[in-house]
Amino acid sequence: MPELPEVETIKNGLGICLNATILESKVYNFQLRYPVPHNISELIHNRQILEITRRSKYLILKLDNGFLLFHFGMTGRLNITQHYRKEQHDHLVFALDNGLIISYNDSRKFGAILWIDGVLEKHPLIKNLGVEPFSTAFNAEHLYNKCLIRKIPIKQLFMEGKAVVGVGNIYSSEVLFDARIHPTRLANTITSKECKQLYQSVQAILSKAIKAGGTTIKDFRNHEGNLGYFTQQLMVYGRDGQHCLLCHSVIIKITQNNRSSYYCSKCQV
DNA sequence: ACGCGGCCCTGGATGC
DNA sequence: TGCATCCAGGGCCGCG
Repeated sequence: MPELPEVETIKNGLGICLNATILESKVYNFQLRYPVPHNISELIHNRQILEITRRSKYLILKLDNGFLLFHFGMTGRLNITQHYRKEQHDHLVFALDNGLIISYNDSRKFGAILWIDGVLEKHPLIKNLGVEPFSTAFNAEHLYNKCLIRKIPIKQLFMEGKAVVGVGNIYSSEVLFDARIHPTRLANTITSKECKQLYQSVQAILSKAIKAGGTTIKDFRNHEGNLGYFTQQLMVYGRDGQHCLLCHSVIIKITQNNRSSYYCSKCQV
């Protein structure tokens, strides 16, 4: 499910839990992408949530003794309720001293629950991530320098998350349409002018998607179980065979690295 | 370096 | 109705 805008949406929804203290918790299933730490319940017990942040597609709860991280894979969700009833695929549930109950649910189990004490940025899963799309480190020059040295399709450069993080399969297609660049264009053929446009498109598409509360294709729900409304603004993703909303040409679907890409046969070169 | 495929896992849609 | 097949917002690993 979640690319950056969806994780950001979940993060925003969790804001009401800032400064709350975690009471009891229960793990129903330890077998996710990585094993859930066996002592996670003891680690988070009676700990206060000091900050709620995001790095790439990781949601991070800073507690007073370490960091509790969630990754949502394809189908992960975080639900907040006042009256908890266990649902299928709930893997971790914890109660807060503000009366709210948070549950992590992931049917495909591609997500992860991690515990990090020490320096967050030194963790193996964090330290090699690309720059954040809304940080000053991400700009046209940065993107151009990353593109110059890579002879891979530009779509894959985004998917790698090494040049910039957070742009997954849906938003790669949307960003490339916005920038009028064909998904199979090799990164090292993208001009510096095009990189400036690409950089602007990344920020524009992601911020619109955050404003709309993310995109729901099948599974994504926010913390209240609501849909993401950026779906209605998708220009190419999932629209193969339909007409381009700008030029009326047909939208094409291709496969790159076993993932679907969508583009306008006329607008994008 | 790069392209490719497989794998983790569940469930919904589609087709025969 | 039932069964088989394909597909899905991610990401890691290994092969050639």
